[in-house]
Amino acid sequence: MSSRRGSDRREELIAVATRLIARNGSRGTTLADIAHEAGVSQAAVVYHFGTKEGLVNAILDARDSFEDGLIWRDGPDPGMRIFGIISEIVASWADHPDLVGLLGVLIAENVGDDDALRPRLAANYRLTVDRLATTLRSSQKRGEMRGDVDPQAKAIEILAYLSGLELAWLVSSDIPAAATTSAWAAEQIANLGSDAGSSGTTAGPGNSVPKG
Amino acid sequence: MSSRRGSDRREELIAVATRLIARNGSRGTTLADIAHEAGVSQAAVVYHFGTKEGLVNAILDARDSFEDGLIWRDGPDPGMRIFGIISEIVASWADHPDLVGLLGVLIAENVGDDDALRPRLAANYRLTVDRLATTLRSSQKRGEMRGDVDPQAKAIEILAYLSGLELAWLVSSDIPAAATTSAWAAEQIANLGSDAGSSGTTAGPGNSVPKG
DNA sequence: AAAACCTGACTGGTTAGTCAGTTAGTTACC
DNA sequence: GGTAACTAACTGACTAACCAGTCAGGTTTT
Repeated sequence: MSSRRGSDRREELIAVATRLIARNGSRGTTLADIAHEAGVSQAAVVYHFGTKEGLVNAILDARDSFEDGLIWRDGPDPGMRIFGIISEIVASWADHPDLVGLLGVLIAENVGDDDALRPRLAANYRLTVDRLATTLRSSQKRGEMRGDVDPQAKAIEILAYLSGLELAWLVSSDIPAAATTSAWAAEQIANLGSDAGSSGTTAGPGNSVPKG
Repeated sequence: MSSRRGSDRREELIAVATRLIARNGSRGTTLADIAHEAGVSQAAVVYHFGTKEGLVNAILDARDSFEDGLIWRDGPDPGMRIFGIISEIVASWADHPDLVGLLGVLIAENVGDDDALRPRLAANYRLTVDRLATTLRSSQKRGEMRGDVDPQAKAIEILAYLSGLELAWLVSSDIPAAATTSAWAAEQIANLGSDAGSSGTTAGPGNSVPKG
């Protein structure tokens, strides 16, 4: 069993650890750092998560559900609106700049074959690509999107752009991420729209992109 | 002074360290790992590079000149051919899969404010964005590329795609990186070419019209 | 012989995880 | 409504392992 106080503390530790690890990486963040920032002893961190790896997994659990709630908030098949959603997500980075790049940092740190986190991160990546490809395929079937585009390749491209932008945000968070992404999204919609290529795109009622 | 034997050893150490660090990160790779792989003592590594940071800087020096030779091999202003060049670079990843992602890994590991490598990595990123933006701007002036595209935003987008694809390669190197990139490049050329349909949906109000 | 190259042994600092014991809160029972 | 038994939460002190860098001396190259 866990008390109210216990689960509160747990959540706080996850929040603190997420922030620190997103900045300094898992290897660059010590349990003592996290404990100090949260105002508890280092042993308390171990008490709650067993091992450091347990803590990282808890962080990933929290992030997975959070990010899922953002990108798939309109259900598993937003169609072409996915570009608008992505655009809004990037625009919201400014609200929690410390958390941006967490996944990229963890991936970069855990690519070694022997690393315990690798399978989880790889599965997570594949799942997101599959979901993206699926909604793109549906868009094609509904006639919203051109049929001569490979959905899987496009899904890989979208995810590459997003994670690459996170990396860029890490090196210099003053880049115009929101504006760049809003232009990118508009361009994608214009080019992928089923009537694109001829005389321009008549944007449907869901194709609008928020301005960065 | 340095002898033939000395500089050979130095180069070998850089090669070994590059491979190991691209996989396991700087913090995840010990001097002993590198020394063992190269068949020397750990103290020999310190002898050649002074400190671990010195070694990482030597690695970055080597990578900088190597990558520069690839992407800017046709001079500083390849124009729209930049997309073909990038496509070829990604296709060549299969030849040296262990080295892909080195820069991304180092960036992800060194985002902390206190980190000594951060300024160098940030400067490197900015330089590449500037170079890309410059050649895109030149393309616009020459009339090869549409005038209603922000060169800097496009440069950021291109670099984000590339580094994001490297990250994806890290988690699963069996993704169709080359095919995805060649499709991406073709799409970019088709959409950015000055004769591409420029009416319809684009970001921002008031599309500027290219001269001539 | 001088200089460059390299080693084995060592050191000081760091860090994840252990452990014995303390405190706070909750339930059970009279 | 008081207290005894129990459990979750937490601490301070410790340890074993690890790792970058030092050093005194040996070997190879020029």
